[in-house]
Amino acid sequence: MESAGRFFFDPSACHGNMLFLGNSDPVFRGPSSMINIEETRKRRPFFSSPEDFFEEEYYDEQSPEKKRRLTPEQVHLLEKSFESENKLEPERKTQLAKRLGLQPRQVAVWFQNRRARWKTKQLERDYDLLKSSYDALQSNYDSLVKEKEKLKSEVASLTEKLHVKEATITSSLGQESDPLPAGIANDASALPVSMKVEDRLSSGSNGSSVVDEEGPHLLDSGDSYFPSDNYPGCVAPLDEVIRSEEDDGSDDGRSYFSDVFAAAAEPQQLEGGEPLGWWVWP
DNA sequence: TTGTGTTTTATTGCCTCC
DNA sequence: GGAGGCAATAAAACACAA
Repeated sequence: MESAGRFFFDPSACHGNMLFLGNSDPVFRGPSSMINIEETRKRRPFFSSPEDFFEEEYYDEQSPEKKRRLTPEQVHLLEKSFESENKLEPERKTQLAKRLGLQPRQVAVWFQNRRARWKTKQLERDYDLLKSSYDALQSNYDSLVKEKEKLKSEVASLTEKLHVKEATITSSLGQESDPLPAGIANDASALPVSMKVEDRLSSGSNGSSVVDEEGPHLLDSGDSYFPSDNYPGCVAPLDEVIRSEEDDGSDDGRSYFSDVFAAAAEPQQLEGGEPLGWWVWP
């Protein structure tokens, strides 16, 4: 390992660059107090003009124990070299050191520190990437939860309406079972049941006449209004109706539901295979 | 001017590979 | 076992606000 030995000031090195002596060793360490005010006053900003760094006087005046920053030119060349290859083979290290007027050890150290900085930056980039991905998923999840709540309340509202309607129809059917007064038995327009049935089964101007024709068949059960033969599923609770529509995919709203569920399935898969289950019908 | 935070240079010790 | 890489750390150099 190169670090086994400490580096001392090498006067032959270009611009008097030197390596700081081991700071853990009190024998070699130059106490900070040795840097007097005059030296501090002469200290230059990190990015002074490049020419300044090549003034012999500047380097000659530095105490040997001072840690020296590399010049912008040296850093630039090192950066370029790092860009092309972030690992340093011995030959390249020697060449760079000669070219920069640095100790090979300094070049190696610079690369090592540069790799560490690059790794830190890379971790930050990865973190940002993951975070934005997570935020997007979270937002998607939230909107799906809202959508689910909206649909739930819609279902509840429709179910209630259905129950009210069923109650009305049931009571109407109960009245119809009473003997009709003579004279109006053949008057179809006077039958409230027919009117209600038509109201119910025709959802618009294009009302069906089937119910009128098949009127008597509707009275097969006091529990269910719909003839189970011709309208399978209509007697089932609404949630079952919706489920059956999902199953056979015959509903017009299929694409809507499939979109919703396809979207809902995404976070499920992205949660490490753990089923979320929040979209499951109650 | 000074205190404080950040960046850069360098060392140390441990680990892996040949 | 030596060479080189990496993580942790020290400390100088630097930036900047109060």
